[in-house]
Amino acid sequence: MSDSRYIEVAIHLPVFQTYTYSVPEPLLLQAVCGRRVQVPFGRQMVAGTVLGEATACDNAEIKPVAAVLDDGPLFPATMIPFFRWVADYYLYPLGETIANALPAGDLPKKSAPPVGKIPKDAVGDPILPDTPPDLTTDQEAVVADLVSRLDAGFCSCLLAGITGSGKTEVYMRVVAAALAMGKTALVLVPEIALIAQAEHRFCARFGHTVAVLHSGLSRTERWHQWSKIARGEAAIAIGTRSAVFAPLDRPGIIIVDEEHDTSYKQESGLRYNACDLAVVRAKLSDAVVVLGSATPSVQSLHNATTGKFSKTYRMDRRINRQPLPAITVVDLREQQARRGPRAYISDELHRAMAETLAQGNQVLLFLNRRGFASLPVCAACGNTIKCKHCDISLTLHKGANAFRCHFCGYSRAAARGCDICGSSSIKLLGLGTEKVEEAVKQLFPEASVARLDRDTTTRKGAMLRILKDLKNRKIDILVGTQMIAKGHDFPGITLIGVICADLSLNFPDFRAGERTFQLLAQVAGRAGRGVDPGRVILQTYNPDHLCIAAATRQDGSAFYDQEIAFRRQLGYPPFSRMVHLHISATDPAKAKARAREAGDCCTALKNSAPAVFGAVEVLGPVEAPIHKLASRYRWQILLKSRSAAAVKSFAARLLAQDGQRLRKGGVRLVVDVDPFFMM
DNA sequence: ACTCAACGAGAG
DNA sequence: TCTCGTTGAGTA
Repeated sequence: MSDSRYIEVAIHLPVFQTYTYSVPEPLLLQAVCGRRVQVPFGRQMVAGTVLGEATACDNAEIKPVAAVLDDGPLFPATMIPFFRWVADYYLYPLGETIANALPAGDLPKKSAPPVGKIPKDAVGDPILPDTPPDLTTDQEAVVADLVSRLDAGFCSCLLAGITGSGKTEVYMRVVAAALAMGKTALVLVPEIALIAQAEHRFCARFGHTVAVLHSGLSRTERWHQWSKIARGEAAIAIGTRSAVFAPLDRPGIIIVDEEHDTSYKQESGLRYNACDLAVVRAKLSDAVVVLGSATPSVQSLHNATTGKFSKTYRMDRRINRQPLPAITVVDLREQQARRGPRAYISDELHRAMAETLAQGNQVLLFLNRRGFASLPVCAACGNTIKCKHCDISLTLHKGANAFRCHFCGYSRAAARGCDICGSSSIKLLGLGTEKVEEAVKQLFPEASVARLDRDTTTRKGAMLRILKDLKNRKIDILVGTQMIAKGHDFPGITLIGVICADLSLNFPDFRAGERTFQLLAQVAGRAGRGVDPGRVILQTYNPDHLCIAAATRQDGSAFYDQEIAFRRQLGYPPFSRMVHLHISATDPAKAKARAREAGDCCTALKNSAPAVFGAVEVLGPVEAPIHKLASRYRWQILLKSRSAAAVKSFAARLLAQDGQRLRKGGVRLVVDVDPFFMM
């Protein structure tokens, strides 16, 4: 049995088939499931992953495996059905799916990972063991119920717990119970910044059985963490979305923290949603999956009400019994006559900041846009300073003294001035965190002001440094983007100012309202985590907008009720499934023509089998909202249907029949199953 | 991704 | 008629 002659290999190239290879005698023991092999493919040698044994096929000449690349399996055989599911669902080649999941590059041969050292955090401070706190009655009830489900097969649960209700402690107790049963645990966190916190707490509780996986690790470190899990030396994997592929053997519990967060959606290459995949992986592993959030996604709430989830837990009280902060709305339309900093720091906010600082407390100002000015306009000729490669205005970054494109990354010196007339007199319209920081420094010269956004946190450990300074009261006022909205616990903060609540409202997709509500509710939750109660001042141009009004009242169920009615009426998810097709080319005419062609293919396919595909709506082709991005002209087609199976097979058929033809001549066709951002 | 065969426009 | 560059199909 063990001396099988043939194996199935997924080639790490964009090919949809798998291939059969023979295994020469000396490699029989090594060429096994989960290891990578080098195989002849056409005239060249390529890498592939062994999926398992195969029977000889007689319609092709079978070549032998050339070499086995790994000393041990990179993932357990139990993950192969999961990889197959992912490849099939996202219409992505299996070999590339696996290659995407694995750490990049090759496993470094030398230098074993350090063992037994005192665990350190990202700025080098030691992590000390913790003592588990007593649970609240809310927490106790949830933990008891979840633990009772651990050995009872697949189970999906929603944990809707308000900010500060102690969800992380619940996770840790359930993980401890799973470990005690000999199972492993997977914990997903939306972004790297939150890993530091989660890692800290899990390491303090569980020590060296914790492994972390995220893109901030060096290639070597990533491989170390990966193989620590693959070898069974770590039973807990904590990570960002790609960690949903962590090579854990028997996950008993899978946790998705802040499950509503859009960063679980991968927006390039294999466009998966780690939250959805966590549920799939749990199902294929007979595990319990917990989706936790203070502001659950509309999709999850819908799943909870329709019984698609096994159980919903609510934790409506904060651990410290503090009430949620009171929210005051300021109508920015009434501020429009004002000039300078006071145009976006209203009297109410200014006064509240002064009071808070006088009390010795801290202030958080939230604006979901980085840079100084997002709309630089030439004062001489009226030209908007735009990106060379995109149809988007550049953002002035004063710190870097450069204009930058937030979409393609293009950057040019600000000193060069207008690119049409050369004038150096540029009007700096549009607001960003840098401008707010500058204004606040002017208005409160005595206060210590810091900024937390992607620009101030690029260096390793910079983020944690700022957060620690905040905790140690070295910062009085912190200005930040959505980075500050997520998960952090700042006991000294009693005032939150939302500079402009409307920025995420105008995105061209149906989830804009949902994201705005969640962001505002999350930001508001940062206040009053300590002894003193908190308050929030929310500035907006749309005080009457339903989702802003609901966020103001902190009324999640009102938001959900109106949003779900809106989605039902318009047939949006969760009442339909969508597949988004992107067509792009560097030549605008070519992009347009090919988009037309793709649209015709869709219509033809629909008409070819009206019984099956009649229920699939084909919307478009239309120009993408950002028509030019990174020098490519973009078009899109949206496939939509109440039947998930219908859209899915429609897209699969379209790709099989017309994919190659539509992709020729430098035209890109990208398929996004369950799209999030349709820009 | 790479490679080979097929096809089509320009030089002899 | 020959050659170079581009395009499309196939890789076990």
